[in-house]
Amino acid sequence: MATDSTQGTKEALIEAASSLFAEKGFETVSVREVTGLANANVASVKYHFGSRDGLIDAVVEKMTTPVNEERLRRLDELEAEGDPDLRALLEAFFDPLFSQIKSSPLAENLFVKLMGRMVGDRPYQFSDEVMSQFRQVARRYIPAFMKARPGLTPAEVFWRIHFSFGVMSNALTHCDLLTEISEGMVDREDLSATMQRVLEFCEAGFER
Amino acid sequence: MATDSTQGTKEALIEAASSLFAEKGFETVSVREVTGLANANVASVKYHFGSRDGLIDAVVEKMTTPVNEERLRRLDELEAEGDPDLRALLEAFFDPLFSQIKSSPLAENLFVKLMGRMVGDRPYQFSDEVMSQFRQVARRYIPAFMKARPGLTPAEVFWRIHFSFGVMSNALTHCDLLTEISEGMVDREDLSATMQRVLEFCEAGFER
DNA sequence: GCTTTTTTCAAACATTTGTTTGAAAAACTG
DNA sequence: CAGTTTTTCAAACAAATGTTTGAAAAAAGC
Repeated sequence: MATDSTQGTKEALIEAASSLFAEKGFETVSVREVTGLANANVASVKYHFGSRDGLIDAVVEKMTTPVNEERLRRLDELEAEGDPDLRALLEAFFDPLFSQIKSSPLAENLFVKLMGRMVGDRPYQFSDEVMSQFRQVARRYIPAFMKARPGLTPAEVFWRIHFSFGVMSNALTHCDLLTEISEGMVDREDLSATMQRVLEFCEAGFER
Repeated sequence: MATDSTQGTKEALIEAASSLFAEKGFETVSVREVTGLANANVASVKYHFGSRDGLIDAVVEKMTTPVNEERLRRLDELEAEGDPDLRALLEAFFDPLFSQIKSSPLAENLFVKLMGRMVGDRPYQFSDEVMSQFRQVARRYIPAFMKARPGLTPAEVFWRIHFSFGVMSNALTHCDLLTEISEGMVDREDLSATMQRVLEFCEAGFER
């Protein structure tokens, strides 16, 4: 399916790249695959993004920026009403992934995989811009988590958020592997049902 | 550091490949990098493993086989003494990763990353042999977990093991990212301490 | 010893990779 | 409209990729 050309080439490249990265990971997709799917010229990547790595950064930032912004916004709302509890914090932190997934033009299962890859795929390194976003989110959320779970040190909170990222990443990216190993006992389910499972598991992990 | 040549070429290739895969992921490492580090000829990969993918499979199997065997052995031991509880099951399932890490000639931090990559990296697909190992382990562990947590359905057990894999993978592979985002508040710690954290988090997640 | 099998090796193969070029086309500006 | 900038494009570039070749070297068998 070639991408529609009513949008500009730049956007078409990002969209094509997103779906290819989701399917095959950041390292395996060639510039020519992307431009082919986007009906664009090979040189357009250099023109619009400077390089292949620039394209990757653009895709990732387009994804993470609104997610991290919504995280901060939702934490603001929560704290305006007093000290949020653990579950509310976890939802404020992870739901934005869900909203972003639903607002994408990409097929849901593709977007879900892309999201998981951004957490798990290496050796891709986040750009300075994205790293700074994450640090900013951490600086706001860590104290909030500490208030909700007074026994925990900052390091312990970091570890548990890190663990929760792993849960989320694995849940989103490798659902098919689970189906295969369980020999059909677990099949793909509603995305919000999966998120529900993830949140419950992580909440319990935070409860100590 | 070129690999010692007292061992055979085949083993040298596996060892070199292991450390390179650990550092850079399965997709990014070229055959020439591997043979270069192993002081072997480019063609040796085709000769010993048939192809580059064959080498990947060999590395992965060399890692997963003893782990999955130890998983089954430890479950046997546990069940010989009655119905194991949740914590014992989790340890029987995850400790083998730890023993394998410690028995490797590779530097510990490299091996840890390789282990994490095997869980998280895509588009690498496990070989039939390895998939069958995992299915076998699942067939033994799922009922055991269900006995330890009588309220859970098989699907729920699968999901939580899947989540626990995510925790483990993220904990092992992306420790440096955590350090960076926490701005130094979390630094690399003893491996067994990390495993302890992981187990506690997952145990809580299973407790509902 | 000689023969056979296994293993290594330098060299080359055909593709594919990201990037670059320079001119043509399109869009915008006044 | 002419002049300028922005964007596209086919073609080519150099470098790197996995794989293959066929002969030399090493090891094993007898």
